[in-house]
Amino acid sequence: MVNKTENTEEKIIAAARRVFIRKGMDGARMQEIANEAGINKALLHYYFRSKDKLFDRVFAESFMPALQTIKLVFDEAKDVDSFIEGFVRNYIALLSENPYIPHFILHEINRNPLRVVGQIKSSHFDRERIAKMVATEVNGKRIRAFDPVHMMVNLVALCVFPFVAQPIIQGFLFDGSEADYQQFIDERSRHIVLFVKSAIYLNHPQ
Amino acid sequence: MVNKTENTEEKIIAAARRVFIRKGMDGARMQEIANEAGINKALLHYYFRSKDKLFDRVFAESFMPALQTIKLVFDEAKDVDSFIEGFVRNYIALLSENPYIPHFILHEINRNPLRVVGQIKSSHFDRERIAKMVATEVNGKRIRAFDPVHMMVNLVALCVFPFVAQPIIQGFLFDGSEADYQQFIDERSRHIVLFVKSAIYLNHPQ
DNA sequence: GTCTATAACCGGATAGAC
DNA sequence: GTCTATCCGGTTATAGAC
Repeated sequence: MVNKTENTEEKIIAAARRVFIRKGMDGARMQEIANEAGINKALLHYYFRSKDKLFDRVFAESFMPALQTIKLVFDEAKDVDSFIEGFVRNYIALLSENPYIPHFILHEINRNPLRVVGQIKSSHFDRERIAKMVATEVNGKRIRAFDPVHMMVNLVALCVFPFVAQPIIQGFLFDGSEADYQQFIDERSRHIVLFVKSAIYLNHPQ
Repeated sequence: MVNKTENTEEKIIAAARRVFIRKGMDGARMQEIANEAGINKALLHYYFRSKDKLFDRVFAESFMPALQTIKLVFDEAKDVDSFIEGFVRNYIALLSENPYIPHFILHEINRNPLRVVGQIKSSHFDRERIAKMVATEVNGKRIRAFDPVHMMVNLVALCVFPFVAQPIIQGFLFDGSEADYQQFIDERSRHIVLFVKSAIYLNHPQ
């Protein structure tokens, strides 16, 4: 029964995804994944020969969509202004729906840098387009003369960090209040856009 | 021989620190720590009954100094300007010397949030002082009306992210060049200070 | 305090019935 | 495809000699 297969496979992936994200590759247990999927260990190995292969599959399925979302913004931005706005809004929206992905990916980046960098490279980001857009507007005296690499890192940092540091922000800055943290996240993309634009635009309104 | 004891204990902690930082709690092996310390496994257990206890000790000794460095800036800042400058310069300097600490701590924060939040709380940061400083300067129309929580998160994000994302920044943005990455880090604190000040100060020079 | 040897356990992987 | 039972390697932890 093909249908049954797909259901089980999807159930496994979904369970594995939750467990790997919670515990990381090393901390995750096949038994825990099996329990969470409502099946037994042997079946995991029937579908995905080994823990490594299962992890690879889960990682790719978590990472690729995130990469594609960002790539779209890179490819479609027309000027610095729309790039910042598009990048921040799309990225924060993506992370709000998958709040644990950033830590999962960052952890894997440090565990296995080459694989992750390879996957990024193979998706052919056009960094030059952004750099040229920035250069044009710097020449036109519309924005300060910032290094585009620093700007990219700033943008990603401002978006990603609130999610990887969620336990501290909620636990310490908001004394454990989930509602306060949620409101903070809801304000976040508006805040970042304003913050970054204020930083780079000469003669920024307000 | 008390002296010998201290030496061995320190050798173990130093070795454990390196291994735990490289591999994380789950990925680390007592054998690897023993090898790196130049002793055998049994001695690890003689000094620190279990892997868990050894990890706790290593974590505390990595985390506390970082926390204290930051606390000093909080306690001594006189105005927003000196706070930003002090925070960024001290934090980046600290991280440059311990580039793997951020990922180590972030991972532990997600693995065991309560413990880490507890340690932060017990070090009695005076968040209110900073919030008041900001409020004063907002009222005096010197800076934009930003939420101090967002500003704090921004500062930490801009400082920490370049270190946790080192493999991507170096591997992708700098095509693997260690020298380029190092130069990027060297520019970083100057860049952040300028970036943040440009964002918040009304009538910022340059 | 430090070692070697080994116990005790755990977890990934496989065999084989259904 | 799915299950139960089991194997086997690796890892933490301990026993006991020196």
